[in-house]
Amino acid sequence: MEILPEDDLQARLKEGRPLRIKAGFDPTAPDLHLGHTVLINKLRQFQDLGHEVLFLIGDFTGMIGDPTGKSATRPPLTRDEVIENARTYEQQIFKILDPEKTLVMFNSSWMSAMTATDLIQLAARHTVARMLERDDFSKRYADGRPIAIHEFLYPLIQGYDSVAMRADVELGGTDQKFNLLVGRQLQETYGQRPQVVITLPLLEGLDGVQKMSKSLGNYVGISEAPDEQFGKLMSISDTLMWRYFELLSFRSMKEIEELRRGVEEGRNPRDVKFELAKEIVARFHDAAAAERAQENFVQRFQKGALPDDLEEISIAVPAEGMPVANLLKEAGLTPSTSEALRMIKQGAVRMDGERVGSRDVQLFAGETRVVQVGKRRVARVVLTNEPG
RNA sequence: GGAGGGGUUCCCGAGCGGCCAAAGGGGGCAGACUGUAAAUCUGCUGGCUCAGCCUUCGAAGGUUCGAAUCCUUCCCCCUCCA
Repeated sequence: MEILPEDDLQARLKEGRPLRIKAGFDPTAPDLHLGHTVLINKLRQFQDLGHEVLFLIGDFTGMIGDPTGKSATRPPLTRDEVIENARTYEQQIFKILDPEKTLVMFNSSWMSAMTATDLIQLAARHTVARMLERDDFSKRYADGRPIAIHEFLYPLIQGYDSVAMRADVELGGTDQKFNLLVGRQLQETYGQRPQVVITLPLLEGLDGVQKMSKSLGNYVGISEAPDEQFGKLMSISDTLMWRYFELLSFRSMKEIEELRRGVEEGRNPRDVKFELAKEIVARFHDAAAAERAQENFVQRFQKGALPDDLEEISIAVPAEGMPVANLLKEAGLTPSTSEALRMIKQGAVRMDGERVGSRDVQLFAGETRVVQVGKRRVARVVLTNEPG
């Protein structure tokens, strides 16, 4: 964590008034994951000290769309979608934040009112050279990758948000540092006291390399089922586990240090990981759910038992039967029959515990089979007669 | 405005008339080993009614027995000059 400037934060905290703590969010991805919670937990700490959280949804930029790189085809969001997304946000953030001390704001409320003149005047307050200081821009520029003009406007708009919101403090990931600092500068030119900037480390995803994000699929969603969350957390590497402890656990540094020492002295890291997984599951569900998730995990992966709440899928099959590959696809266990055939060839498919060794297996209506693909995908498939 | 370079499968990147569903790497998935860890080894990695067929190499046309590869037009990106 980095605080700029640190003494100013101290000074403001001493003033004894509720500070206005800003944090901005993208209007598109309402599926919050553990990566977001690093920041949200910090916001919660401010609330606990009596401060006010200004939860900003960047709908203005979202409605313009972001025609950079691959997201070129992403269509701009409509008014209704933005409102819908905001609602989903609220459902999720209030698992952590105190609604009494949270103000949800939309930057369209002041940005839409801006005229072209206003915007150009805003743009006049910053220079290209300073824009290019941003790591992302300078790299892309050096590599000859495109940078659209409007991308320069995003930091300005984000900075202007701080002006409009009269933010005392703004929180963001380390990748946001540049934008947060632009906010300071703009506030100053608009005659405001520049906000204190706090950057928080980005949480690595389950792969341990790239940052946790929905699009990379390496995330643990805060609304996911207990077993899902538990399993995903157990799959992280031992090294990554400590990072998760530091950024996500509410345990004290001292406690974490003790756990670490325990492992060094020969305790199985897996058991420590259990503690982590339980803590997280309990936070978003409850302690009982966490216990159950651990039991299920042990049953399923250590003892090889099937989950007791096995998903049941019923598939209509024609009278002449259906080949396994098609069944796998129909049941959603593989994305395609080609993929299903590959899985069979690699020995990843089991029916009622028996490995399926050949693609030439036919299934008929009336059968019920427990079908597994790999270690994680399982379902009870009920075959029924095809209607008519 | 002028000159040049380029758009390839999830990503990077080879291919430059048939042997190309397209080298190699990354990522991912699966198998073995395990603690659903890491490391390692092996295999797979467009779709389908799967020894065959269908769709893919920026888009649309064209040449050819045959095109990712050649031609035309269009769209997009980059570099240098102005």
